[in-house]
Amino acid sequence: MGEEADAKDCDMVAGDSEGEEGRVLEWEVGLPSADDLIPLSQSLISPDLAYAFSIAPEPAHTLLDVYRASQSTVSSLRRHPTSSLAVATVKFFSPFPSPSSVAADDPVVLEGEGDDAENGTIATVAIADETCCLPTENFGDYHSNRALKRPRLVWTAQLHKRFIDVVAHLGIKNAVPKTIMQLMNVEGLTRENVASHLQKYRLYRRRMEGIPDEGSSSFDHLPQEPSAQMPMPYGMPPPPVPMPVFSIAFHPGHNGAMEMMPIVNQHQAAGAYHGFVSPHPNGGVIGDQQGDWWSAGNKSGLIVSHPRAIPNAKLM
DNA sequence: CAACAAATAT
DNA sequence: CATATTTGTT
Repeated sequence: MGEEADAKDCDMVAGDSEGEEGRVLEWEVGLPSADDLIPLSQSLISPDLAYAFSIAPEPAHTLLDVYRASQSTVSSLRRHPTSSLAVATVKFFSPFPSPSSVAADDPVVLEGEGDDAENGTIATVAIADETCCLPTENFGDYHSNRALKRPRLVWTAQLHKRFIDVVAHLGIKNAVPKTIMQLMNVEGLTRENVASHLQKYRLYRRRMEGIPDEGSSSFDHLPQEPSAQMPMPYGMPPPPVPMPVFSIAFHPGHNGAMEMMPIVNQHQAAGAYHGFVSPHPNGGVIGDQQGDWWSAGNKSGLIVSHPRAIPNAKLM
């Protein structure tokens, strides 16, 4: 009921179009692909190591850092207009709204406005939807302060993997939102986020039950009981350090503003794992496209987690 | 209050 | 569509 009337307008992208997104492909030649880069937000040392040596949590590099980096790049480009191309491109890079607000570290991938996959583009990260620009303040204290609406959480393959792992290790019985959230130990992840995801996950599994489906050879059975013997997925004592998350890449927008998008791995996973696909609802052998859970994140063994086989599977 | 499931909203 | 939020129940 309340409803703020936040304008949803403020669209920076108005009729503009194509132009191949304004990317300067020449600049990308020889550079490692986004997939090969270590996300800015990812610490170079393992959480354990950091913990062991009492290394500061290190806020991690995120939007602000990227912003600064892009700023210096832009300025140096301005100084050395090596080519008209560069100059032309620089115009594209208009600094964005308010860097200061971007600061902070947002651990998870957030979604702003789906630019849509049509373009082959990925979900854009939102820094704030508010007036399409950055929120004027906040981002730093989501947790502590109330009433600020956080951007939508995007369940990336990694996040999902983590979710699955935790749920698997907890056992169906103990896999409740709160616990899962705690064990996942992802900064910014709320109980609601998990609850919502869990609900969907359960629905997904229900549909799946009874349909072993030949194709899926994988494991997707969860132990019924808390695996007491099983080691915890992410560090027995929950490491104080948040899990490595995604990085964000800037993308010259259509009209000058920068768009940001999560760097994803692999070609497939455009942004998130994309989900709970139902098995053939009835007899319709529709081209089983399972762009779901495991398929999206599994393949690209990105971060952590060893695909440990989960013994024992007893559906309810 | 927390968990759940189902509906509903964005 | 994927998530979030609401609602009613346990």
